Amino acid sequence: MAKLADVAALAGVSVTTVSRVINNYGSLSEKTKQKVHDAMRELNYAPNTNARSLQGKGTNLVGIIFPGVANPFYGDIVQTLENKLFERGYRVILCNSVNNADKEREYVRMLMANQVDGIISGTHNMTIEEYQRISAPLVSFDRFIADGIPIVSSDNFTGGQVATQGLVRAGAKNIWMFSGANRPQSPTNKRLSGYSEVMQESGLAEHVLALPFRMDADLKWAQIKTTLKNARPDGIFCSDDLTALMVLEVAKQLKIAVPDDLRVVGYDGSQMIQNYFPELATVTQPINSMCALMVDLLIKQIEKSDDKIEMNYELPVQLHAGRTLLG
Amino acid sequence: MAKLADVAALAGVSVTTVSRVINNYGSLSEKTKQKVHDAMRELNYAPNTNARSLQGKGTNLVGIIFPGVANPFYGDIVQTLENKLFERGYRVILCNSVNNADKEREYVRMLMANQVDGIISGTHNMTIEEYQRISAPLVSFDRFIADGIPIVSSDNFTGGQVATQGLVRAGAKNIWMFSGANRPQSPTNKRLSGYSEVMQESGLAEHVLALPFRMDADLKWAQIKTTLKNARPDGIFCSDDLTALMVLEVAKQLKIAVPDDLRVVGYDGSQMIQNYFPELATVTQPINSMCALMVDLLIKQIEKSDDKIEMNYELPVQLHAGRTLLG
DNA sequence: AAATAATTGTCAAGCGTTTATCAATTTGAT
DNA sequence: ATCAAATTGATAAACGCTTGACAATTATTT
Repeated sequence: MAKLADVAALAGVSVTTVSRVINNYGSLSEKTKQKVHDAMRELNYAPNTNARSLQGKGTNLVGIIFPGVANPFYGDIVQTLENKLFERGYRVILCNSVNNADKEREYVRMLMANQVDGIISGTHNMTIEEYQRISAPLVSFDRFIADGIPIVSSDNFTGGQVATQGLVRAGAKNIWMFSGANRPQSPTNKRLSGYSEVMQESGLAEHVLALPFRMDADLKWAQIKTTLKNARPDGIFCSDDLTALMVLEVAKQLKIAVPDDLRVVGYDGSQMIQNYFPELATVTQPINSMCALMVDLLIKQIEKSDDKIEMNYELPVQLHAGRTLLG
Repeated sequence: MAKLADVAALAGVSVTTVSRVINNYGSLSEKTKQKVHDAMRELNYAPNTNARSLQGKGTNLVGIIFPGVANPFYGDIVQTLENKLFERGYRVILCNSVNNADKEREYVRMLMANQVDGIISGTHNMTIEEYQRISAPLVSFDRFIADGIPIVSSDNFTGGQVATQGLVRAGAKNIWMFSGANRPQSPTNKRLSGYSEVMQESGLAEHVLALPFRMDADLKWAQIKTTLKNARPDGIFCSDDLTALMVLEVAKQLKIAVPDDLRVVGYDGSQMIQNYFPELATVTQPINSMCALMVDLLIKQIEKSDDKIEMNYELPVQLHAGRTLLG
């Protein structure tokens, strides 16, 4: 790679001058600016980020920690975050935590060692103290991480409500919730609360089947099958779309008619689901807005903006009433 | 962040000594090694990667350029690559090229500026000359990029053959291929060749509908619908699984019975599809092996191993004969 | 106790860039 | 032509770490 001195030599100016045009300080004539820019272009020069970082300039790197990008919902989020960060001049170091605390710890260490300017985290496997010790700006997706770290999420409680209300209004009585793992700070808990509230108001009995995020797919399939066969629910609210799709598949296998005998509502509404399964009723999270907000909050912190930052943003959800709910 | 000098102070040794234990050279007693390690742990120290990189040590960073991670197939690949690289001590800078040449160019610049140790690329939007000018080790997924750059792919031609053969054997006569964009170096071309060959051998007429990767989903839906209605195919080979799923959805809407009146075979076989749509017949690519190989080839180059590297690896595919093909 | 080997320290240069300081040169205005 | 202002250059220190050279200190052996 070409270095500063090479550019200076080619442009016939001093390194100081080149540095001045790059960092835009001191006084410079248009002519030399032009010469330097030409030289940079000709050499395809880009300043060594590592050297700049040593000088106290930022790295323009942001770490993104999510359970895993193979899941289309997280994939959608990560891609959207990456796009928005790219537009604002930041690059992304990808961390697939797989919900593994040690791996996450190692990631955070590494991100610090690489002097990232900030971190966006969609997991929460470490202790609060560990998060607090992180010096870089931080934004959390969907979960409480530690005091002072802003959280961006969709309105999970309302989401749980509208999904359940949809099922109730459609006439379902034996309504189950297939929830993710009910770990303490998990967003599914609020969805569950929304479900519970509506069920109680409607005088219906609650039934919950917990299907942890990382559960083996075959086991998950088996549990769903058993539940459909034995409990014969006529409405199911799944806390994510993939589970909802699996329910539909199992129902098809069992020849249970959807939506006549069983109505299904999912949660997430990633682009892929909307594109390829428009018939699936689901609670769509505003992925684009959430990502824009996360990026915004992070950059505000990085650039030490004076704008006041709230600690909790709950963005509104929408019920997409597909065929699996209303036919 | 703690720095070298802090560790040295805490351990009560010189910075040279600390550097010696980190980089493992010179002679050291067990006792001081221990002291230093303790101090590093206590301070949660990690050497500043940027400073090390300036010294000529690698960054342990690898750039991964793929069209976008919201697509579950690429998501699966990126996640698998990331996992394997993590195991080998490398971290990932994520680049969603969105098949945009300018963006890809900018990414490459940035990756060079960040001194990445290597790049794995699943796109090919720049010119051959531009790729050749990249000094970092490179591995390509599924496409020819430039001479001297190893390619890892699945056996696309055979994949096209077995999918088509499956449809022929199942008794389909009016067999269509729904292909991705037929850009020059695209992997779908070989799948198409495999399709063509089998169709010709079987004395059947070929029909191809091109549905570019980035086509708007509604438009894609419309085109599929029109084709199903007008041409009434009884067998469709889709060059990716998502398209196959959309075909199934459209067929359902049109009340076309699968597999009785229409048999469908996809391509890719990502984990998500296998888990959530086991009934979809598809040609599964060996994602895990491909990723392992890519990582291996990249690291061999980075570490200047003497092992000879081939330029073209075509890994075997498997026909997963799900219900949409055989019932 | 002396000789040798092993361990640790001190010092300095260097990686590519930034930035401050001061000096030199060019430009523009009168 | 003169003077101030604008532009450019030369130099050096700093960022955190690595590494070589060499000196100083310990430990081990005889």
